[in-house]
Amino acid sequence: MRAEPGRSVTSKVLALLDAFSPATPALTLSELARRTGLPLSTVYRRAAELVAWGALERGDDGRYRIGLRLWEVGSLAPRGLGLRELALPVMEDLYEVTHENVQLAVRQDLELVFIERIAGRHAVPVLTRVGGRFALHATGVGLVLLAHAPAEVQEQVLAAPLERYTELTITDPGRLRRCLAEVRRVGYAVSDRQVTMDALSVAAPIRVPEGVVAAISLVVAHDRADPVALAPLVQAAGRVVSRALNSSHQG
Amino acid sequence: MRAEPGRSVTSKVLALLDAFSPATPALTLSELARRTGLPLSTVYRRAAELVAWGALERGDDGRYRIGLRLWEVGSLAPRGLGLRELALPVMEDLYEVTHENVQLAVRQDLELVFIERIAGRHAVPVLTRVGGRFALHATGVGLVLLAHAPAEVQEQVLAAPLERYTELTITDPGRLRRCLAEVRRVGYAVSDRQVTMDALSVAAPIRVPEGVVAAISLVVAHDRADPVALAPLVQAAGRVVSRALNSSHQG
DNA sequence: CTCAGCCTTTCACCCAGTGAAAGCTCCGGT
DNA sequence: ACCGGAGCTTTCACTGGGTGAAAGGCTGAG
Repeated sequence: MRAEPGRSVTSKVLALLDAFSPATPALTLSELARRTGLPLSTVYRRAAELVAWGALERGDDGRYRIGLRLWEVGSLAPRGLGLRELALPVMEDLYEVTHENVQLAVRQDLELVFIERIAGRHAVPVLTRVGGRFALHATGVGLVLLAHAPAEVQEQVLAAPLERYTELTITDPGRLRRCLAEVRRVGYAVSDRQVTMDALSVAAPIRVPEGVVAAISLVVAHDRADPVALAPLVQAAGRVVSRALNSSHQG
Repeated sequence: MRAEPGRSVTSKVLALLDAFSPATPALTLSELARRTGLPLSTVYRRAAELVAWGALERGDDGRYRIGLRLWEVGSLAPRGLGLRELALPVMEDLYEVTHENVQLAVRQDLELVFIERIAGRHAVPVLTRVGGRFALHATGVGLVLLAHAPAEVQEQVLAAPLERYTELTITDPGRLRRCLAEVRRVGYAVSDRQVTMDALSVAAPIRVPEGVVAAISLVVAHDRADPVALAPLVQAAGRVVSRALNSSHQG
């Protein structure tokens, strides 16, 4: 048969990678075809090439999974492992002082991506996953990243419906706008039970000369927390990472 | 001009990703073209598509870098972050007991890839990088992974020249073969100054029913070390991770 | 000013990629 | 054993997405 007016080959390859998610890390050939909307034979050939390179791996069960080679390449992302390497020692210090959850995130488009997490054994359990995404308007890190994002990004987030996670989540654009102004003024953000009813987070920005590139936060049980006491700790950690970032950039 | 008999589009896309390495995490368009051997215009178009998707990012300096989107997808690799999530708590325990470097690695073809590392502040500095590769015949984790690799893999490694890192590196195939047998017999590996003259590592396997999928190790200063005393600790950690792996597989 | 280096766009050509369909393999049911 | 179904692999004639040389921009150095 003749080739229908189609998408570019590259977009098909990337669509295959897109099909994988934390909820579905292993897919059969037919599932891949269904998710991408591509013919089975096309998926078969593209997937075979990706397996040969190592971007995908094929298990004994015949399912495709993301391959280690892709993890290797992905680990070269400056905002991924690069940032993590600099921030991890600081995060460990923060953990030793508080024994609470410590998180590191960056903004990607209109969401945030968690880069690293130290999960305190005896701290409140967090549902986030390293490599996972989340909305910007609820978490502490999200509020910090949004407050220092370009005006255009802020407007886009404020224009869209703000998902409600708990009864305390800010869903009113006007209130969110005032909250962001306050975050910029005081230099840190507090998200009190705005994601789950048992947790509170305090977040501070990580800066380079061009602006805020990441945020670091403590997530604690809401009834055990004194945000005002924690804020200086988190801010100090943010400043230490900022300094490390700037010197690594220049040097 | 007419299209020359060329490589597949997918292979060109993957060649672009291959061009990036820890030593060269940021490349200009011309550098990419030089490294891949592809014409400038081809690289330009493929790179533009990758940027649009987020696999690459383009800095203010015009250079291309690995994008956060690729890091996100890569983080779904079961042998990458998946393994890491299970092993990290155990690695932290091992660190708390010893305050030495703790490493986690898997085998990829004829090399090993470091999945995670806890770098002890006051421990001997290690030169490895998370996401980095290394030969199988020198490090503790490498010896464990090689000792339990398929016979075919072992033969390929033994057939190739064994690179020498220090005067104690095993470069004789016969000696390496006997060393691997010993590793299998005792259930752990010791690499004494076989990578650098100041460090010694003790490594133990992480098993699933199908075989050994990863290795965990302690790296300590060689003059402060008692391998025989450390081995049970590392082996115990390996067993704990093995158990976690197996239960997560089934459940 | 010119030159050199690098990035971007154009354009006519054509081969890598396409997708329906046939073939294959492995199950589980009868 | 036989059949039917589900999923994977391969074939084949056709074609549009990809190609790369070359021209056009854009900087910054000399």
